[in-house]
Amino acid sequence: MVSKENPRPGGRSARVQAAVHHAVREMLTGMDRADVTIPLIAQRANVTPSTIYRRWGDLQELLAAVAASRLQPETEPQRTGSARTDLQAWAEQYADEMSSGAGRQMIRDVLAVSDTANAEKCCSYTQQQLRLIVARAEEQGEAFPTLTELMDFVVSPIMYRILFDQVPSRDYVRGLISRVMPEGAAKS
Amino acid sequence: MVSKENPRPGGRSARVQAAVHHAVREMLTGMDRADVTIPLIAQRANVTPSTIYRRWGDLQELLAAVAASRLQPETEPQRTGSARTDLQAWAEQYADEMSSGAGRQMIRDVLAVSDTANAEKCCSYTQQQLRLIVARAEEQGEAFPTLTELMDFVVSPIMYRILFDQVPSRDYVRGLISRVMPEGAAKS
DNA sequence: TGGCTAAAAGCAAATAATTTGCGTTAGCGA
DNA sequence: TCGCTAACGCAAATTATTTGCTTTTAGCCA
Repeated sequence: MVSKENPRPGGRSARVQAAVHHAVREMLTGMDRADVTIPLIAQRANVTPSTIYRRWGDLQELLAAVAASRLQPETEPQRTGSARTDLQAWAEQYADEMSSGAGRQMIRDVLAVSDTANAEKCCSYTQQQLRLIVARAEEQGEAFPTLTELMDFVVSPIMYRILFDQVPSRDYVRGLISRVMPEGAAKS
Repeated sequence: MVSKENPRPGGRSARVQAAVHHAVREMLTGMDRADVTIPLIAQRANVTPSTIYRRWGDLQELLAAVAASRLQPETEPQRTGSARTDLQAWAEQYADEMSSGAGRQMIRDVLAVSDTANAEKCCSYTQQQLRLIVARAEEQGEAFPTLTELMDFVVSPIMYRILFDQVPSRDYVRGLISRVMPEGAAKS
């Protein structure tokens, strides 16, 4: 299956998408967000505005698509010796990236549109990363929370704070992890 | 202090705000969201579009303001006999309301704008409700989680799932509550 | 009470964004 | 190589947004 978001590579459609995404990323870093308009993006990407309108619908949906693709992790979680410390390092980085101005904005962009596909994509990216850490723990016979527990009690509180409240501190993230680790390992 | 969002009651400014909010609420329940435009809202509210543009900026900000005001709870959490069951009833209702199409949309509207004031308002509404339940538990000497624990391990996971994943089921919400209750009372 | 003032609303012209119909092109499969 | 179709370009028509200026209104003080 070749979806609109992942066109056959090399084709014209793919080139247009790449040019538009690239133009958006450039413009988001370097000018006031309110000045980013579809006609401007089109100009930078060397396409006509109507191409963008027909393909993405409106600015929000385009921004959501770009944000989702930027939220995809490029590397797997760093190895630090134990699954526990892997988790801690991963969570701290996750919180940092998502709390930054750019990160918050990308999340908001993803959530702003009514199409839930992009948001679900982000969620599954996170789960993929965590699954890797869980698998490492299993390999080494390390007692570890389940994926669901990690999503509910580490990822969710971090994300809630970023979206609705104050950005989470490093200590806060550590506290969440201590809370969710199996009893025997509850102390850092 | 009389802010733009809470003008002196009875004045012209307040009448305009009420008319516009009312028009928005009406239009959101009864027509396709994509057809809700500022010129149309202005017409229904009997004001000129420029009034809305000057006061709210754009459609997203207006929708965010309306959504935040609709997310304010009207009543305090129902009394069901114990703080534990109060919490359960409250959480189930919260999850239901927020998972509904209208609820999800209101949350998205609130999060879509870069001004975080509305999102923080929603968070504080939730905290106010939970504080009442925590206070009831204290009055009766019932062992109970702290407000922070409730926000982190009940509210956050529910909200994360609504925004990024599948809507939470009733059993899921009950599970969260069991997990967060003090050990002695962990069994329902 | 009766003006005075500043904030907010109305109006309309100018600008900018969005939609749409139609012709063109590039890439894919036969 | 030769269509065929999906996607793009172009431009006109529509619609939304901005803006300068005028008018109204509520609050305030003499």
